[in-house]
Amino acid sequence: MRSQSVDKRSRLIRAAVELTYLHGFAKTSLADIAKQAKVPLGNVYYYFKTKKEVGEAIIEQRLSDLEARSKEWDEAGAPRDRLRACLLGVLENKEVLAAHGCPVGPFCSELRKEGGGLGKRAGEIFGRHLAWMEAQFKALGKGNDSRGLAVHLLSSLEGVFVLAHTFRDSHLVVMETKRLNQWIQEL
Amino acid sequence: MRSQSVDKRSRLIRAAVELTYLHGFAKTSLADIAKQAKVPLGNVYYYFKTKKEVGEAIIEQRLSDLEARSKEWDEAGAPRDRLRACLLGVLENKEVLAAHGCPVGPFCSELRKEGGGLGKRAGEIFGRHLAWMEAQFKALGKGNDSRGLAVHLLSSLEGVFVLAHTFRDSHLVVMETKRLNQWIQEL
DNA sequence: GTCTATACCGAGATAGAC
DNA sequence: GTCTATCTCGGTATAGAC
Repeated sequence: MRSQSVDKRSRLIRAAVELTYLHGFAKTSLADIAKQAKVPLGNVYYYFKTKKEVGEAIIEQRLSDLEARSKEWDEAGAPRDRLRACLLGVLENKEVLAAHGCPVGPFCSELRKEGGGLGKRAGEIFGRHLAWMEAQFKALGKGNDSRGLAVHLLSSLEGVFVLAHTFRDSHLVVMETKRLNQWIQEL
Repeated sequence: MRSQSVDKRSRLIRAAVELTYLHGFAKTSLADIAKQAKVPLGNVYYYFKTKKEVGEAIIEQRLSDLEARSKEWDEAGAPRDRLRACLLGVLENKEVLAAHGCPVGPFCSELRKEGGGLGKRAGEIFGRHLAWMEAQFKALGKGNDSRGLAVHLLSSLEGVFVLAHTFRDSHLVVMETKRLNQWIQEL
């Protein structure tokens, strides 16, 4: 049945997204993913020809997640409120972020070092996020500098995720988002 | 002879630092390191009982590198000039940073996810860097907020390294360091 | 479409001659 | 101290029965 297949495939993707977030892409074996998804190892290869294809599926998943969230942020109203909604989302995830880091940053770093083209595709996730932020700054009348402002905002967030994860300290996320909120307010 | 041993050991560490920076710790095999250092694989285990010990040696190397550089920055004069010296160092490395990312951030992320205690030790590198920055902000009379300022500065840098690496775009490093320089000036 | 068994390879680590 | 040969395990991927 098709419904069965779709179900297994989505279970595999779900497991892959979770496990690679927790342990990294290289350290997550297809056997681990299969086990978590309750699919026999050999069957994985019916849905994904190679591990690289699993990686692509993870990226697609992250992209559609981001799209969904950015639509939610858009509903917050004015550009400043949208950006604040984004920061609020970060704050709500502070504990997970401190425990395991950003799901995107280390994933991109790892894939870039691996070579093989997956890294470039993964970068699309940041590309979209950056584009969304830039649009908000443009709407705030910061057309000249909108790119730089977006880079600064996303950099600050990605960086504090690295530090919070390194020290397992969610308070760093609180500190930095407060500062960024203030900064947005004063722009 | 001891001199031979020391020489081989340092060659191995040098190779380990380089290769793990380029390809990540997990993806760098002891065979790769041995080959680059021109030491037979079996002999590696005379100097390091396990790969984990190689990881520790890499961390020690990074720590002493940072110590050396922070002493150079200290010679720039007043606190603001010291911070600018640090940023200037970043700028001088922009091409390498865009090509391969930060040597510390992804390394810490990877080791944290691996578990096993190496990650915590690696975090010491950021700990020292943060402490140095904090000292500069204190000296600028920002005692209240010195921790938050240091976190913001290091986060911004680490984050832009992730973005610059992802997009292989050294210009992002230029943009962000300019902004941070300005920010320091206005504090 | 599904699953078991297995081929194959590269990794960390060890044995033991020199 | 040094180096070759090898063990062992875990990973990706495939073969082929059902």
